[in-house]
Amino acid sequence: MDESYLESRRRQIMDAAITCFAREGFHRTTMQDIVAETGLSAGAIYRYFPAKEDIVAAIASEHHSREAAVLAEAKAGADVGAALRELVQVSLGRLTDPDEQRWRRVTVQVWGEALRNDRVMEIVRSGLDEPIDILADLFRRGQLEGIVPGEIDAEGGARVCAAIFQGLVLQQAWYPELDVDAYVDTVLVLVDRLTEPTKRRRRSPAR
Amino acid sequence: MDESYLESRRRQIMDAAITCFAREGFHRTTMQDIVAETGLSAGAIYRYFPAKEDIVAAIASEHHSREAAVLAEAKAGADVGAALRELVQVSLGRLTDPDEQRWRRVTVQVWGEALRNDRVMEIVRSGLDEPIDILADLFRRGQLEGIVPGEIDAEGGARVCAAIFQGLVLQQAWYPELDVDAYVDTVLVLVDRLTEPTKRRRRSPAR
Amino acid sequence: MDESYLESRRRQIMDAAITCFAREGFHRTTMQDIVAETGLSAGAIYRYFPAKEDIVAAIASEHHSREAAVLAEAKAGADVGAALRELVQVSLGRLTDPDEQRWRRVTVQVWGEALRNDRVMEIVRSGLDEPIDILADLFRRGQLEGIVPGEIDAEGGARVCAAIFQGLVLQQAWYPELDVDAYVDTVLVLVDRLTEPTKRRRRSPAR
Amino acid sequence: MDESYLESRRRQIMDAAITCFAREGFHRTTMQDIVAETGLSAGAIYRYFPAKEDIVAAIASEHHSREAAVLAEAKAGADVGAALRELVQVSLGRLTDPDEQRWRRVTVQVWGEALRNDRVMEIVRSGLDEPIDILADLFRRGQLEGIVPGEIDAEGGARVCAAIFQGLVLQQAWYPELDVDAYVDTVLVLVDRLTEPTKRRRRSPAR
DNA sequence: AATGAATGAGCTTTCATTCAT
DNA sequence: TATGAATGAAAGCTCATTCAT
Repeated sequence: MDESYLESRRRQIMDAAITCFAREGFHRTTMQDIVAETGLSAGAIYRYFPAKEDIVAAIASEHHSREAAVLAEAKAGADVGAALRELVQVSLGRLTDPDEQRWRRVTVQVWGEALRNDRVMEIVRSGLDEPIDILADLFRRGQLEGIVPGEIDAEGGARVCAAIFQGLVLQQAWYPELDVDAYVDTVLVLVDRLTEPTKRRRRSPAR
Repeated sequence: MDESYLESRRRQIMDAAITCFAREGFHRTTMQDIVAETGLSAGAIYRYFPAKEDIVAAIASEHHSREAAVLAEAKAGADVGAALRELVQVSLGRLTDPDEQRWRRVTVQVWGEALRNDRVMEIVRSGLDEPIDILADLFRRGQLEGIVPGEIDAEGGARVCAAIFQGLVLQQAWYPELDVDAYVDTVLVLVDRLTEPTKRRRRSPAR
Repeated sequence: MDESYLESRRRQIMDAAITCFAREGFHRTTMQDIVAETGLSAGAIYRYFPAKEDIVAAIASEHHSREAAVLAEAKAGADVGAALRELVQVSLGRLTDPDEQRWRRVTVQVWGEALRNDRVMEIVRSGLDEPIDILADLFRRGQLEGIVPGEIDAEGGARVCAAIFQGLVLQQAWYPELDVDAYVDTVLVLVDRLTEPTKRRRRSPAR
Repeated sequence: MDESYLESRRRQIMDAAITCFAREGFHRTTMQDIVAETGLSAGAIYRYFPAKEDIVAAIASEHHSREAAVLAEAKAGADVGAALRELVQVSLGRLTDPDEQRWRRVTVQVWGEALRNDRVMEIVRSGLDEPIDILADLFRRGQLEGIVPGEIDAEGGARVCAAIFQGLVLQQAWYPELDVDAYVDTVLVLVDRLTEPTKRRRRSPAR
């Protein structure tokens, strides 16, 4: 029973729970559902998670970590416009993966759950604060470089970017067959328009 | 007991339910909570709504109607750029009203509920389809007039607009003290950038 | 509002209740069902019957009265065999009437209800005691006249007769299409066999 | 937890339920009553029966099985008259047992419940059809052997026999102190009268 | 006298959690 | 350590009855 064994049990439970939550929602998923999905016993699950809510929190937290990782990658880009474009393509593009559908459904639930669950709220907030900071820095850098209009509030801009991501997650959860590419293309046009220098220029051949 | 009396009872119950749902979420709100909040009896509530879920659906539906009304107003604007700006100011600006906070919290819950409740899903979808159509038309009109870049997919653009609204609702639900004005200003800059004619722009003195 | 008016309201309510009880049973019939069936208001019904249980009791009592009336008619017959045969034909034959189906279904319910409701039990018992007494007298008379075997216990015989009636009501309630004539014919053969005098004789051309 | 353990829990619940149902009737018995009678918890009962109605159905079904078993034993008798007499003594004689009183009260309830509950109706019907078939066969055999009058409809006769049983159950439920022996003796006289050969009868020294 | 909206105790059922084995 | 039967508080909902109008 070394640590990796414990960890793999946690994984097993979390995976089963994600499947259940995506299928039925947090509140309609019973511990028995998770028990059935894992193939473990009720007692076993309580050995790894002290309460149902802890499974929710663990999943929310994991989602946050993954998002942060995606962001961190894009952060480094030297050119602000290029960095934004890469962010768009990586963050939004990931949503084209049909395997992520379960994830999207759970994410939307987490967003609602945050309003009633302080632990989840904290996770959701810190999962948003970090990207906002990164994006705001990017905007500020862009403004220093004269690429981004100075009249934009950096944090406001960052929040709009986050919204563009969040809204896509929502809409995709509701319409799994949504045309993500058309969405991404539009966002790229916006980025171009926003980051173009003083002179009129032709859109770069994005994507 | 005339009809307006019955209608006012429905209102009373829905208002109480909104308060409860905003406070505790759909699933953690018990019928007893709503009973206590209304001051009516359990039986009285069931005279107006056959089940708890019907209260949820009624509220979701009402939210949808309000949104649609806001959209319909802005729709008529002669100039595409002006229409978009008005839409932004009316739709987003409304969220500055602190009284709407309860509403925002419930909306986020409705979004999650849609994934598990077909009736709510239908309401949410039709509440999104209509704005998307209106916005896509606006984009198409803008493209004909040469104001909006032809390379944008009209529906994709519409969905980005919706996302900008949805994301703000989410973020405001999580951060009630969020600076909505900074957000709106950024969006207006985006609109300007997007809808400016071929010649060098001067930002309109909006807001 | 003279007495006949009050009486006709009671009738109306009882008829509606019988319809409901036959359809759904006592316990699954709500006062609202009866309200809907009568077309009266809830308050109006409570003006005529102080409680739901009183409607049940009134119906049970009425059934009892009708049975007693049937019995009383047959009672007078001069010849014991003829009297028994007439009883069989009148009591059982009545059950061929399809209009009585509602009645049969309610009767079976009353029988069960008696076990839990002292008032109904009293009604059921007195509704059985009277026929038993009449039949037992008939048997005793038959025994004195040498027509009925002396070895038969008069009350026991009376109870068997009652059972033959009760069983038919039950079976008809379960199988509305039951062949009552075949049943009645068999009972008539039994009566013949039981009441035939010392010498062997041919069955009378009954029915 | 082996199977016999689970089975004994089911028994325990059914026994408690029979006690409650005999005491208060199906509809007036609450799950809490059964909980109290078993000494188990509410949850435990729902592990063995998915709903209250399933307990009713299980009990009805068990009653049916017991009846069928009694019938099956008597079926084989070589001599038709003897078979009928044995049936009478076994089926009716069993009702002398005071321990069966609970059972009788529940049976009467099941009879009423059948009218409103399809599952129970099916159980009741199949519990009657089988005995009817067996008895009708017996009558037919008796007719071939010249012992039973040919003018009797076999199924009609069978139904009268069933009625004689059902009526006794009813009457005993209403009058626990009923003289069953007098009843049985009368039925035996009837059987004798019905099955006697062409020649003058002498009552057999039954019982 | 009649109405029907309101009452609220009480129903069946669920399910997160525990703990004897 | 693992099991899964048992727990029991609490949920959503019903319905006989009342009473202000």
